[in-house]
Amino acid sequence: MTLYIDKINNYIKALDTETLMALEGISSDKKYKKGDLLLQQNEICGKSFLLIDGIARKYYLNDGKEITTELYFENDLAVSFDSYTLQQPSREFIEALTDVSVSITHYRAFEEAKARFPKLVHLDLMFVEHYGMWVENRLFQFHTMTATERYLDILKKSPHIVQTVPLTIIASYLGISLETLSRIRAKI
Amino acid sequence: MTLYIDKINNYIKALDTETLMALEGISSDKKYKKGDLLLQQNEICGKSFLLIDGIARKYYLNDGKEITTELYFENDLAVSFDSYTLQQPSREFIEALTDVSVSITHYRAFEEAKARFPKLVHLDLMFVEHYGMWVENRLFQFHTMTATERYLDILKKSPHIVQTVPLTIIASYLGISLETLSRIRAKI
DNA sequence: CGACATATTGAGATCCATCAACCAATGTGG
DNA sequence: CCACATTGGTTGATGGATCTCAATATGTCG
Repeated sequence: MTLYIDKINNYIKALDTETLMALEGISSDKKYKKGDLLLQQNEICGKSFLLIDGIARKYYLNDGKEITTELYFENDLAVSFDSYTLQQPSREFIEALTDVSVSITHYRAFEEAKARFPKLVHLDLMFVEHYGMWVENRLFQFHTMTATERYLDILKKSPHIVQTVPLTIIASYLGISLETLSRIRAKI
Repeated sequence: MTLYIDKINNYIKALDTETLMALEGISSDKKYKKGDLLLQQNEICGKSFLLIDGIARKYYLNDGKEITTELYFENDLAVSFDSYTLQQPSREFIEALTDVSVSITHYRAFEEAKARFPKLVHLDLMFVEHYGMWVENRLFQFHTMTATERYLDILKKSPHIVQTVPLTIIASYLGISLETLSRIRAKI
């Protein structure tokens, strides 16, 4: 999976100058403070956010509780996938967990660029394929692993999460209560 | 979500004749008997299967148990997503639950067609977007709903599943034991 | 320091898995 | 056409995993 990220990066590097220029031309940098919302619920996700620095998360409300669906670090691409794809109101929020700086690309601008530079369609495809495999893997974990196994998996593959993100958020990301996560940690 | 299927179908219908011919030229029909495997574990998923008729499923083995990950009906596209995308050995099997007839497209042929007809890249993107949203929604269900709620959701949105697929398979698709599913059904 | 967010711990309830016994429908070889 | 195996489903008893509610730390920041 990490390999696929490399493949995407290599693809970008190998783009012709014109296409690269087009990409750069439609991106702009912006900074957010800790706690800021990059995307509100019910807002249409009309931008993608490439994290340059900081930590962010995506979450939604279920029975008044925040359920974290994704955590973003440096070089991750933050969007509400279905809202972005269908250009429909988002169920999800995107929130800065620390001060963050991002590179923003507008949906419209990217669509127009894709129409003019076909290689960007292929790039888009690669992004979506990568996300699809990531979600599939996460579903796999919920389908077959216990809470403890899921936590250990994070500890092993993404220790930076445990070091930087509050347990309350990690618990909701794992689909368990804060108390259960606390007990899992006490036991290992 | 059903709307997106319509959008994809409309996109296909609106393709120019040349592109459409190319698509047809790389597809061929085939029939399988109930119980046949369309894809074996460890095999590289080098084909996509468009179900014309019958029922199939995708599953993998976990601790010797079969975990069903997707059910396919008429007009569904069956592939092991990560195996197809990365052209790596598949964890999953694809099995015919009834006699099925499918339209097969080879990965290589589709890649070559995409290179010659850019509109097919966009079509591929739409397929993957659709699958991504489908998986995201399924993950959402595992993340927040109880077994009973997940079953009721299937009953409501996909009653044909309950009418045609053995409970053993539905249970593994829901991520619960056959006994629990049986009890859920007895209670409602 | 005081206040608010974050984390731990305990007790009881609930959901779900497992193991085991049983039942019904279907199909197959003799 | 019968006897028996196989597949698919139900039901009961028990235990483990996890939730919820509540009380109690432990920060951390103005």
